[in-house]
Amino acid sequence: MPELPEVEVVRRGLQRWASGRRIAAVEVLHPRAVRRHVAGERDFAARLVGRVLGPALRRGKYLWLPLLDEPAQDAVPGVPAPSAPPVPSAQSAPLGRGGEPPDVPEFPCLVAHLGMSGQLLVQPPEAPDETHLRVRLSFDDGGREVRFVDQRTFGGLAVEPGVPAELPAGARQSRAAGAAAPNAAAPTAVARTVVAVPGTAVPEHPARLMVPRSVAHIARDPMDELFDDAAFHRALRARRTGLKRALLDQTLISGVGNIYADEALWRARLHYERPTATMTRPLTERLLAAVRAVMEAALEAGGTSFDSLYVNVNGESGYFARSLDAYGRAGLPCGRCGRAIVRESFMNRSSYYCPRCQRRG
DNA sequence: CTTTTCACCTGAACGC
DNA sequence: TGCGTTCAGGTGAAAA
Repeated sequence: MPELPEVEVVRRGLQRWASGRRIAAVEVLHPRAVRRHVAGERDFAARLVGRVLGPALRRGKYLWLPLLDEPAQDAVPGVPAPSAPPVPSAQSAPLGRGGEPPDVPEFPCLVAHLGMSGQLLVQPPEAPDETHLRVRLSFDDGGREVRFVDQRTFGGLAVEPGVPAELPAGARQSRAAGAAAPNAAAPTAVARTVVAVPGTAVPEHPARLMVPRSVAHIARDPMDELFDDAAFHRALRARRTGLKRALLDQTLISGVGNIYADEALWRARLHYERPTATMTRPLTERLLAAVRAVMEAALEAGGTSFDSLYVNVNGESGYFARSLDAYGRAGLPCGRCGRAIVRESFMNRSSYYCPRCQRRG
């Protein structure tokens, strides 16, 4: 299943191949794939046709592309629509209430979640339909289509309004303290760039300050440069639960799934059921460093997945045989100490850990 | 409000 | 061989 690094690979592929193109037609082949678009599949298609896809953005495992330009029926006849909405000026933008994020233009967004088995493929129009093809986006340039393929249909697409992204208190405060103009040099949310791939970076765009409504409650992911380590630590301490439950809690930290949680805990030598209230700041930093190391290693390798269902945005198999240290290794020796890795049932899932290296503390 | 549980889905793997 | 059962996983609604 796609983990955060794979989703980032997909994001880069969309940035490279889909961003900036105008949608000409939308075909929904399976209504369940757009079930999160509450207004229905016809409305889903209507809100996309004629719009231009903006930058490809990501938080955790959610992907979205702001929709630029007005719908065709709203465009002024004879006047070509601008390629991007105007950026609001600091003078004309109404000031938000105290502590509110700076005013930013609103964009509807095409939101995607790959779920367990979703793929976003960029395919020539003449390519035969995939077995589990759910949604097809075609473009007015007649070029490659974007296809959403999903076997288990846990994932899906939707069009949703964007809402201003909440900024970490520190970022907001520091900006507000020294900034005369509220909109001046607003901090932007960008994925930490691990490997620079030309043409795939998140470009400067006002829509970068937005998140789709259904993503607003999701915490920033550990690869986000605005992820607040100190706030995460405080939230951990306030919880009355185990470490792995907290890692899987999307409101604390996003983008960490069952597999990478086990891998990160193994790296950090922490027990998955260690009470979060016993965490110290150095331990939290060790844990976050481990999460990031696991994700960065996967990203550098082009996205890892050992599930053949995963195919990257270009339609090529993006997975490689990454050697996992803990997950799926029940009975096999720990790479550090040689003790057999143990599997335990947990939250209707499996947890793998080394009983020698990973003590409860 | 916080924390836990369950449903969603389908194909691979397994058991009889 | 064939058929039934179990498992996997992220997410969010529902329950506790």
